[in-house]
Amino acid sequence: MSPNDTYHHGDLRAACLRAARELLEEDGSAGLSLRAVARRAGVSATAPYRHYADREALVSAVAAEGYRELAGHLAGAHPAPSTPDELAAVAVAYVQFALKHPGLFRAMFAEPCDPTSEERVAATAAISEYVRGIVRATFPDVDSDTLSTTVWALVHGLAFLHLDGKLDASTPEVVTTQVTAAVHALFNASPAMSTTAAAARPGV
Amino acid sequence: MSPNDTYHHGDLRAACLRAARELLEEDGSAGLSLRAVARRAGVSATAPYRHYADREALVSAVAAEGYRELAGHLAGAHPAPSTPDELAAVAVAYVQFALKHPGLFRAMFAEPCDPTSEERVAATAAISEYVRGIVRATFPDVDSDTLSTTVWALVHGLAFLHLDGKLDASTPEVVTTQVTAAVHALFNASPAMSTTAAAARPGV
DNA sequence: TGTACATCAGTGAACGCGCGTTCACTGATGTAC
DNA sequence: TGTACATCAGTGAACGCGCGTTCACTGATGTAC
Repeated sequence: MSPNDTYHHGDLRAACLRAARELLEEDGSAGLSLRAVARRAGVSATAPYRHYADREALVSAVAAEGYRELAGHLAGAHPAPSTPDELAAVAVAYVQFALKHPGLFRAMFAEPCDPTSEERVAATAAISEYVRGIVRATFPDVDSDTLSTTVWALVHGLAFLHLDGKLDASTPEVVTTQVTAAVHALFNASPAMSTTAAAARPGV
Repeated sequence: MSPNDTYHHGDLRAACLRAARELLEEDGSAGLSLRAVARRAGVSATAPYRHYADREALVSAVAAEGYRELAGHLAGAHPAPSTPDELAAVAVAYVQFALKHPGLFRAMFAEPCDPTSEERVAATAAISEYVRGIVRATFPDVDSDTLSTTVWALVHGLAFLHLDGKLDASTPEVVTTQVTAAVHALFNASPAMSTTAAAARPGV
């Protein structure tokens, strides 16, 4: 692939990230070892140390990448949601992302943020702010702190319960239906009337 | 402790469970090894094999015990909730349990149920049914499938976001406040009026 | 354009470790007579 | 009550493994002149 395949790899940093994610999806967090990453990247066991201080640093980098991708995936579902239906579409995208990358998603949330990885902390804060922004846009008159916490928790819980086999995740369709129904249940409105729900209950 | 402390342990099975849970809380899932369990129980490395077929069997037993305790803890919060306020109290208990036993809680949900462990599968189903029953009692006229999924996901999501440091969990009080607020947001009613919410919106 | 040299990105041997699991074993317990 | 014996619940040595990390090293690259 690279001009010279022998000594210098070309972009080992990115290759490690890719290998780490593959391992995460194949064997879960336990399968993610620096040695396995090196093996998969076709490189000696110690080569990754040129790019990552230790295993923890690699895991943090993977998680941070996951956060960035999740943010992109959500934005892809709808660039600027401002109705309950649009918000529900973003919720579906969140759960879909978790189901598509279960190993990555677990790694992102499996532990409290490593406080020494500012890359990771920033990524978490960005997601949190993003959710808050959507909720504010959708329900401008509502206490957005409480409601955005509620929305995030609901969607996050749906993601994990599906991931862990606690809810039926056999087809993408059934997942979409469940997530949409749950989000609409939160807004206490049927899908048909949901776009007017915010206006109908301005003082909540 | 036991009559004779030397050869026969007395109740190594229970001691392994206890040791496993301690290790889980101290070092997380990675710290839970059969050898470490044996060490902590003061027994040779292979003694646990008399009681557990392998590591996976021990983990499943721990998870199943966790489910039973969680069920007990929820029932302790309110034996038969039938109002939004009572349901919120159970929700708070759920999150409290997660925060009090983070390692255990993660082990319970970290993977899909081992389908070969009927003890574990049954425990999961019991929790699921329990939530459904509460929701049915609280909102008799509502589509209980959707709403109970929504409630469980919301509470489960709150538990994990607190656990993972994504929401403020610095004091039990702030957690209680957040969880109560989120549950009431789901029922779209302020705490004061929540006990009448079900009756007020019978047709949802 | 050619050469000297610093720097960068790899190698590979080696360390010590803890792990799951097997095996043949042995000490303690309990039961039948 | 005493004894023979089956069974149960431990032991401890040993296996092979993969891990994270260190170290001194070397090949490739790029830059200054």
